[in-house]
Amino acid sequence: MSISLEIFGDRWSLLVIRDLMVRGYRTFKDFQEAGEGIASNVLTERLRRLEAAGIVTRDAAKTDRRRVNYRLTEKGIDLAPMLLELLIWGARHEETAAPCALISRMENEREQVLAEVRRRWRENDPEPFLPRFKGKNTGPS
Amino acid sequence: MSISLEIFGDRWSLLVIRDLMVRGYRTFKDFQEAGEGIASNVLTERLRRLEAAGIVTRDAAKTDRRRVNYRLTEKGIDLAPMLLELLIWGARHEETAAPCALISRMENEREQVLAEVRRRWRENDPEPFLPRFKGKNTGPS
DNA sequence: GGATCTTACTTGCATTCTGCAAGCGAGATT
DNA sequence: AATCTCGCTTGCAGAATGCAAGTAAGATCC
Repeated sequence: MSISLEIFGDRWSLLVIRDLMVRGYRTFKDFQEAGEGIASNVLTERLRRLEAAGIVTRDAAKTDRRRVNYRLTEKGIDLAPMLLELLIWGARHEETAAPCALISRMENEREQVLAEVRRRWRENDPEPFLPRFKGKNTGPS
Repeated sequence: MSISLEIFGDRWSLLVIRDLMVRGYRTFKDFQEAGEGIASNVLTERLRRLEAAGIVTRDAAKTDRRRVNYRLTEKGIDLAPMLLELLIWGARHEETAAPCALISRMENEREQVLAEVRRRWRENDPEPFLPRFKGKNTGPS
């Protein structure tokens, strides 16, 4: 566990992973504009670290070659159960902007939710799992 | 999720919570000697933060009043599923000292393991859930 | 095809956080 | 009474972070 925490035991890494997983974020700019305000140099460093740890991959987009697409590896998508539990915990114990219906679905249909997230990843489904909703800016999790 | 990460999104907090949960750690000294080497000032600050967030409580021991016993609140023990998933992930994707048998038990008997951890917490069972074993120093997670 | 815009970063710098060693006061032990 | 233990503080050097500005390569527009 301490090894894991050396990789993503900080304020930002898990947020980046979450955004890759359930929002449709792909590019540097997506993360930068995500609203929670990560500094660009820190974002660069985190993405490099996650890449070095084998959690994300980066490749240049075919259509626009200055654009870099980040994507979770299988090791990365395997963090889904953990993130789901973290989300459920946060929803139960802290104030969140997430709709209650969504939360209880997450709790009751844990396995289906995980299967769906994984399916979208596997099939490269570009549709974000989570819709944007209007709690301030950060979304549900 | 970003709220949660503000509380324990750092290198140490989750390790402290884990040690409270599955090793039998109670006191400042226990954590300090845990082998991963957290600095005492940082430990102080983390324990205060966790207390402020309602995840741990502190109370002076009756027998020795300079000793402070830290204990998880219900909010704290509710992190067990998340920590378990993190542990499973780490065991699957990183090198760990944890015995494979223990890991596969965690995966296959998820619910029982969680119930047992929670039972020990509720009944104040002092017996650590995890035995110490000899992989370097940090233990299984 | 040159000017302009976008994207993914770098760079510089001030502020904050962290790690380490030492110290300290209240309470326990001898 | 002297000493030891426990849970912290304190001081300080070095690392990490946040912020603003800059830059190079690639795309877009007229």
